[in-house]
Amino acid sequence: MGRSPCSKGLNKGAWTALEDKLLISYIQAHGEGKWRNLPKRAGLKRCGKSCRLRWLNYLRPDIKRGNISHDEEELIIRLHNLLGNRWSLIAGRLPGRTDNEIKNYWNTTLGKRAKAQASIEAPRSKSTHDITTEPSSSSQATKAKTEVIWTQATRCSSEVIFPLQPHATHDTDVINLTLPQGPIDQEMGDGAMVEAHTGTLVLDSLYSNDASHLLNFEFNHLLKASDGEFEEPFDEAMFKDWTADPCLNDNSTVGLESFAFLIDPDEWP
DNA sequence: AACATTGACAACCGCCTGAAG
DNA sequence: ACTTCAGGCGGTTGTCAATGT
Repeated sequence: MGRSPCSKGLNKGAWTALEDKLLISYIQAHGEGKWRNLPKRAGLKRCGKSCRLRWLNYLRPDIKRGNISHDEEELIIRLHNLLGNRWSLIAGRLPGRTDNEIKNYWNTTLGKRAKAQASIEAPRSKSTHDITTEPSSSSQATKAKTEVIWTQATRCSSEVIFPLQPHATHDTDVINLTLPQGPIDQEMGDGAMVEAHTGTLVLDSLYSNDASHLLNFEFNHLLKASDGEFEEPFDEAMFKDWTADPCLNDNSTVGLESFAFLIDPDEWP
């Protein structure tokens, strides 16, 4: 089963200007898709997969080339906090940027910076709010306290690990969450304010990541910790078209900051 | 000037998913 | 229900330019 490998007399390595030209003119004339037959039709000695990659990552006209701005960088960091190594999802929120570009940027720049930052803040990051995309290389003790949550995205090769009792050991946590049914206060200590700078984006991203399960999971823990009654407050529809929901638009009482703890663990209390 | 190291990024590889037959 | 295949994804490698010694 599977596809025939890209080999046998086909070109590999860097693309030449002529190959690029052939690919561009073919796609301009016939459109994208049918990658398997494309090389033969376009007169290229490449496998279809290679053509697709070259087009998507380099030749596409809407690709934004050049340095990644500070804003884009911040967005990548936040989205990575939320989504992990889901580069295509992250790229989908950065117009003109490709998943490959973002992945490379993370691996060469942001990832190292994040690691360095983490080692500096090691004692603080021992907080029970740790969220990580690293495969569980943690100790037995840590494993005993954590649970792996698999999101329902189309593909997931990363793990998001939540502490099983994130709040029980914290006596300084408060998360105020106003839901469609009315305000619910989880009073667990002193407050900690967080911000959601890009609320639209966040909610949109949460939907594409099927975040209702994630939020319900987190919410469940909050209520359990305070002997509250659990009723799943988040559903898919909330994120599908949040602007249409009177409970989730700008004029409502829902604070977008309520969601921020999911995208910026550094700001978690 | 010559060599070694590092950083950036293009490209490849293997695997997975979903659609079609 | 099962197989096949195209398309897509994330991880990894290869290459080359810039920088350091």
